[in-house]
Amino acid sequence: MSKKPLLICVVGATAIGKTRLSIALATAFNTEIISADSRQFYASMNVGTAVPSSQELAAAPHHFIQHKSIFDTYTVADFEKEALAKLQMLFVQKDTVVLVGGSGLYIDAVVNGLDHFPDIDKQIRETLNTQLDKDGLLILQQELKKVDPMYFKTMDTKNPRRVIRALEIYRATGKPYSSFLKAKAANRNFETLYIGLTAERSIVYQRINKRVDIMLENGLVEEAKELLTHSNLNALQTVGYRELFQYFNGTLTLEKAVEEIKKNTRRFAKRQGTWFRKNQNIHWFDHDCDHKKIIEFIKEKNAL
RNA sequence: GGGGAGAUACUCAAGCGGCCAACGAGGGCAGACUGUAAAUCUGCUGACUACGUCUUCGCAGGUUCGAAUCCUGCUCUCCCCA
Repeated sequence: MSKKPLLICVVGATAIGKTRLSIALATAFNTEIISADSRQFYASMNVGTAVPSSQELAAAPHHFIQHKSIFDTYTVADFEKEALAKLQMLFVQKDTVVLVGGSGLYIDAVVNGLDHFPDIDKQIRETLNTQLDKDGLLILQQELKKVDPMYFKTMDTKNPRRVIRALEIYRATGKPYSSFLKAKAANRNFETLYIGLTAERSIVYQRINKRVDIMLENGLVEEAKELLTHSNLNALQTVGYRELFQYFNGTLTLEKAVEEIKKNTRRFAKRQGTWFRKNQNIHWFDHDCDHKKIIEFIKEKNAL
């Protein structure tokens, strides 16, 4: 019998200590790390995304860290494909790989897979966005209701992003969005073990506040200033940058912008919590629990 | 000392006799989310033995069938003149 290789997924809210744990795990299992962080993909966003430091990067091989430019369009599907390919390569040599990240959807994509959708001409989405601005959501909802009543019934019809996505699929293919939904998990040739890090809310918030202060000391304001001309790019729709852009535009004082960063990071952490909480497979550990304990746990689990 | 304005739920802020447990915003909390996901969206937010009951709109009285809304006094805050 040939045992399937193991993918250890380290998840949890922002600033909880995932990076540190993932390095400890990579070291213990003599392996490499795949990052599933939707903002650490982008180069030139260094301090605001809390990418691993050069020492941390040196401590274990990392993948998908700053491998894209902020000008690139990089979707979950792209990531799924690339991460899977990378995993296959790594699993030739390694029987274990670590996947870390706070972007729940991206982790799900690697572990369970996304349904396949055709590529859509960007123009279609732009048209839809213009229509949304001009005519309002209702018109789009009505169109979707007509062309894809099935999806319309179950989806969040008040969320313009979802409505537009479904419509762009329909307009591009002539087939309803729901017809692409297979709703079954992909078959992967590896086992998955989820390790989650948690802490009391107040501790998470403390860590967030402290991290933001450190980012400021490390030059977040300067970094954001350099990116100001690109503030409309998707990559820059990111906590820590958006608020500072408002400061540069004069809508916020620096002090207020910093408060906003902290607040929005807290909210982000909350959303991460909601996302991961519904995953019953996660084994939760306290954020300051001894890494050795987690390593032991994984070894035991994997031996079964 | 004289004149004026105001005190509303965690905060700001509407309401100015019944449709008010009280618009709205912020904040907080909870949730959704298959190619924008650190994005986007939704719900709740006086208390409870909850499709009903109870206690709220500075404090104490009063008018009224009925008050956050009117009257009186008190306390506090702000502004102007001295």
